[in-house]
Amino acid sequence: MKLQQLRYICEVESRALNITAAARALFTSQPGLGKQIRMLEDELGVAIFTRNGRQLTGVTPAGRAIIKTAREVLRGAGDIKAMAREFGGEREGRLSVAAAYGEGGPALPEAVRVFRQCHPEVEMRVREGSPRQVLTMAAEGAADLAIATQSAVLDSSSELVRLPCRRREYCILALRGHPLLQSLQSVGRMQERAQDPAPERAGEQAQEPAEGLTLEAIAQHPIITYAPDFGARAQLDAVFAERGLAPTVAFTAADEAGIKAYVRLGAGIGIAAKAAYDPAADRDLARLDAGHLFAQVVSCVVCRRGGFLRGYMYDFIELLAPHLSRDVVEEAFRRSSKAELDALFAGVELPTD
Amino acid sequence: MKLQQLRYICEVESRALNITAAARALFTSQPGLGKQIRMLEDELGVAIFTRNGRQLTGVTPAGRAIIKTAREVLRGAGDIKAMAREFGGEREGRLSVAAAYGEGGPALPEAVRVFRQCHPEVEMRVREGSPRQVLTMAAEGAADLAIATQSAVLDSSSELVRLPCRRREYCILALRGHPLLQSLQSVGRMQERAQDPAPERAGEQAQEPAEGLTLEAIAQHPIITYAPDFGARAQLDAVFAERGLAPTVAFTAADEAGIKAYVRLGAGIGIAAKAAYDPAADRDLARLDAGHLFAQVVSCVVCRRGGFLRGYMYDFIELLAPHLSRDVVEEAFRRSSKAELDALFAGVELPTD
DNA sequence: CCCCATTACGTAGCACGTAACAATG
DNA sequence: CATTGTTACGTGCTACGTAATGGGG
Repeated sequence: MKLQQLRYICEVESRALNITAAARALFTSQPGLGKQIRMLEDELGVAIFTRNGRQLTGVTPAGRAIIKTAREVLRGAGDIKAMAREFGGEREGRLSVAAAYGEGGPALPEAVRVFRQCHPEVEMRVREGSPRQVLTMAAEGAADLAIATQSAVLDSSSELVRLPCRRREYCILALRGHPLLQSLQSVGRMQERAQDPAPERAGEQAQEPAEGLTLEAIAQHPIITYAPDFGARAQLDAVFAERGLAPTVAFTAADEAGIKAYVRLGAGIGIAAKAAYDPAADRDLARLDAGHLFAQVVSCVVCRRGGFLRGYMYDFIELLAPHLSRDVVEEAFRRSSKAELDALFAGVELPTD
Repeated sequence: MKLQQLRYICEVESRALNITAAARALFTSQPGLGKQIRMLEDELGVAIFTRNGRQLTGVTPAGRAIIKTAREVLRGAGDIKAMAREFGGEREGRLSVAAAYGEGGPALPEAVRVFRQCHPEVEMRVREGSPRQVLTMAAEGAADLAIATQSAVLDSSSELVRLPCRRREYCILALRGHPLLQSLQSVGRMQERAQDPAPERAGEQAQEPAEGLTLEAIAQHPIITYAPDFGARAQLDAVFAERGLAPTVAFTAADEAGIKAYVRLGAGIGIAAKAAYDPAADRDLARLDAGHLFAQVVSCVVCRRGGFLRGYMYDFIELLAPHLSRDVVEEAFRRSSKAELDALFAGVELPTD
């Protein structure tokens, strides 16, 4: 058994049992790859793939177990290489982040920006996907870190560690003059605030909760918010459902820019992360703080317990959330149970988007 | 990087940095082994071992991390081979059990006996060691299963799963006519029972607790019990210490036979597992049930979470403790936190030795 | 002076690539 | 007929064993 053979079977399984595609991805030849797979099966004395003639049609039960373990083995081999580079003082490396749709929020691009300045030698890669996909990528080593909501389900993966990272609050976005705004007294104050000379700080703090705002009032208007496979979306739906409300979701978008665009078309009111609102650029819109209506969503950095992290990976995590220093993250890895982990972060104030 | 290179560095580290010894153990030549190590270090670009001239003198920090991960990788590779054999329907295999001194009790030899009948093709191996050693062996894959007390400390090894296996109760062994016996009324009844025609059943059940027996009374006599590095011994000491007693431990032995031998010499009274007493063979001795004095010791089967177990390994565990069926063990692997695990075994009555 | 590790060197094996062939839709 | 996997074959690398050499305690 050789490490490359394991890599071959994993890649073939990843590529829908297409040997040709796997060979291309691994920069090698089909004959060699096919032969090595057969040799591995021969050595192990068990079929990994089922075949119909020459075509691969599926994975045997043995193959499933073997491929799963093979991924762990390859992950370990990768860790060893990473360790060598780290201890060897190399600055180069790769950082692969898998973020659930929209979960990164504004903090992710900002962290990437700063990171690329500090670590220009590190080849960065950010991939988005469904919560399930990104967690799988983290678990299998396809990504070094995942970013997902705290509520995202981990199937059978006690090997993943979730580090509470950022807190997100929601707001309502409406075109100025929208009927919803006129029913609230706080509108006048909002308009003054929107022209504050320090836009960033205004965007972060100047908005006071629109206390008169209710779920019922919101549900009377068509809603524009995130697409259904966003982690945040599920939570928003749940909040309405809990109150017996079934608002009309008129449009959905993949990010805040899309939501704002639909709001500007007059298609309805937007529900988006609080940070989506830029007082300078979004003067035509009004923002109503809805933090009191929608529970805070906590996004988490997720990585494999026991996986090796390069030094710059710790740096990146700390850029995302200052409280996640290297020491804190390493301590979190040591805590085995969820309860212990929760205790570690019990008193921590998360940065808010 | 090749799997064999990883095996080489692990073996060298295991053999006190002696390349020659490692080469012998791996049935290969020193030059080849030494060269492969240097080639691996060269490829990784980092020193794994420190050298003084040609002699290996230590392991670098990078080497420590690498060797640790290399062991995981090799373990995974071994799991793959085991999976292949299992799914291929092979009956042959190996079963390596590491038992803490004395921890197996009488159940372990009995389980081995039955197991060898059911699975004559499986090459069995039992090694004893200190609790710490056997847990390390289980964690590193040197043993498939470990048997240790529940209280044995696992250092940084959340990757080990402990399955409560058997309960052990203690008794006092004394030569008939010993002063300790004469101070208790129950002596007369005991002597009758000892001549029961069904020795096994008598040994299991016929003994009633000697209620007049106290720790103070025991501590007045020289004690013969297990050697200090036994898990059980520490617990016995603790019980006396708690009551402010410091009995004289006159002799220690590695097993029940040794303890009984010293008792027969009149060296003192023995403290041993209840099952040590064989009514047929030990007529010259009296057994006083001390279950009410010494807390029950629970022994556990320990294995690596996520490690692959051959079918016959499940069989062996079930022989040790009938309640640990394959389903129960697999369910236990799925439970990540200690609390969940405890819940699984909350209502289970453990078999008693 | 023994033990241990490295260097030198020859060989066998094997992983891989190219090219031709077979099967499947 | 295009796509995909297997067979055939040659080559270059390399892992390994044997033998000889160099340092330490």
